[in-house]
Amino acid sequence: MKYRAMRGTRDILPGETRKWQFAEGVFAGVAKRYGCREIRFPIFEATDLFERGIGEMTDIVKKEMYTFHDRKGRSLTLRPEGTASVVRAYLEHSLARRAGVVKLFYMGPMFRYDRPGQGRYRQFHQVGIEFIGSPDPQADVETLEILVGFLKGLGLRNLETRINSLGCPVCRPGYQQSLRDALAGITSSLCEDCIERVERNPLRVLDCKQEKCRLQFGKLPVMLDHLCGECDDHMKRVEEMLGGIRLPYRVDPLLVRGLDYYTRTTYEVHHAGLGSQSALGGGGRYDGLIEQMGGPPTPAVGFSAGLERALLSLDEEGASPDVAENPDVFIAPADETGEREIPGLTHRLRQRFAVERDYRRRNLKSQFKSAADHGARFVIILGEQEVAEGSVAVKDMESGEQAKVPLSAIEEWLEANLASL
RNA sequence: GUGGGCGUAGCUCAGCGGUAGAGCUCUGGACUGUGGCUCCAGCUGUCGCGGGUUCAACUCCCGUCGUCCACCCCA
Repeated sequence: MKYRAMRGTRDILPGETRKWQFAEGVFAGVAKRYGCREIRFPIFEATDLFERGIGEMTDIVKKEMYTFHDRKGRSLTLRPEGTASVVRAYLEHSLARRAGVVKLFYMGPMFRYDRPGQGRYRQFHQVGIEFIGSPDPQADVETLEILVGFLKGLGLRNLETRINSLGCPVCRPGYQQSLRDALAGITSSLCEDCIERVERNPLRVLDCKQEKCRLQFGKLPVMLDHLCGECDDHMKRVEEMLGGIRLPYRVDPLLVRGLDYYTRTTYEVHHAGLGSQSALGGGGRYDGLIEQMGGPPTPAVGFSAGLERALLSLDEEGASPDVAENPDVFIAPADETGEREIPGLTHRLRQRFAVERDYRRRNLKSQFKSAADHGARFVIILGEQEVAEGSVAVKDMESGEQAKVPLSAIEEWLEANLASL
């Protein structure tokens, strides 16, 4: 075989696409019940948009972007996430409403030049939500509700929600300094990556998964203890509301998300069945981003979730929905006379039913086998005898019973018998 | 990006210096107008790709690509 799908990309084959349609349908359904409207934006944007929007020192921008030059020499990048593009579109088309929030959802492929592994692809698919324009903690909670509602709607059970607060420009600098001070004392016992992080972005040290680093974290100051009055109040209200809607969660002071633009509330939802790639989705508040991207100061909150991992988790739990797409009827000619009637009858029945047939003029036995493989509910047998008396024989593949039905009444017969399921 | 495992039929895999195999699937038949069970017969391969060692390589060596696992990071 000469051609193969590129590393980190894959085909979603017909046997799988129904699951994807199901997942996207569940997401769109939940999002719409929360008043979100769909937005679709380009697959590629100016490289600069992502560099500014995501953050120069994030891993995504530093080493994971699919960047290329077009014929005019412009630097373009395949979108590695959705938020930057949504904000760009929001500003470009002045979507802001005088009062209230703009609530958007999106779904589609994203691209990151990562090393592929289970649940991680270079072209992967995300669904996401952005609430733009509200500083209210209720917005934070509603987005999290959508995320959890989506995953539960898929049928997932072993979910764990973690939340944290990253503070704001008022309280974070002070905390970062005290964190840096505390880290200075233990630098020698940290991993190489963390030593570098101490200077650049001390918060990210907390995100380290190395055992030797994690052991030290108990003694470090946490953001939650250094929140300013407003941030502290914000966090408390988020927790109150989560309690009010009985959404179980765990406060994780070490939860620091990878993107630079987050402020205050941050959250992730994990699945117990997945190994190292257990994060199904995550998000949080990004009150500074829109201003940073050239817009007016505008609070916002949102999340994104990975479809590959959600579907992987479903398989893990054995909870994948039954999404068979079986034909209602299989039409089998018994002889040459029947063969001649096939095009007309299938065309007629296909105006109302899913009809399958064989294209190889095989014997009846083989056609029945084929009908069973397709999972057809009924088989219509048509031969010289039936044509002569203007009827067809219809066999119910489940009960094995067979009936003779007038050709003129076949639609009504099928309608009645399919409905009786 | 780092370390390790694995690439043999459509699928799951065995083989291991000397003529490429099994099960499932598929096709046909037993059952000449009726599926699922059973039995019989048959089809299918550049042994991932490229070099090297050898009289001889699916087998050993090197490289490469792909894939999986762990780490990094994330979705």
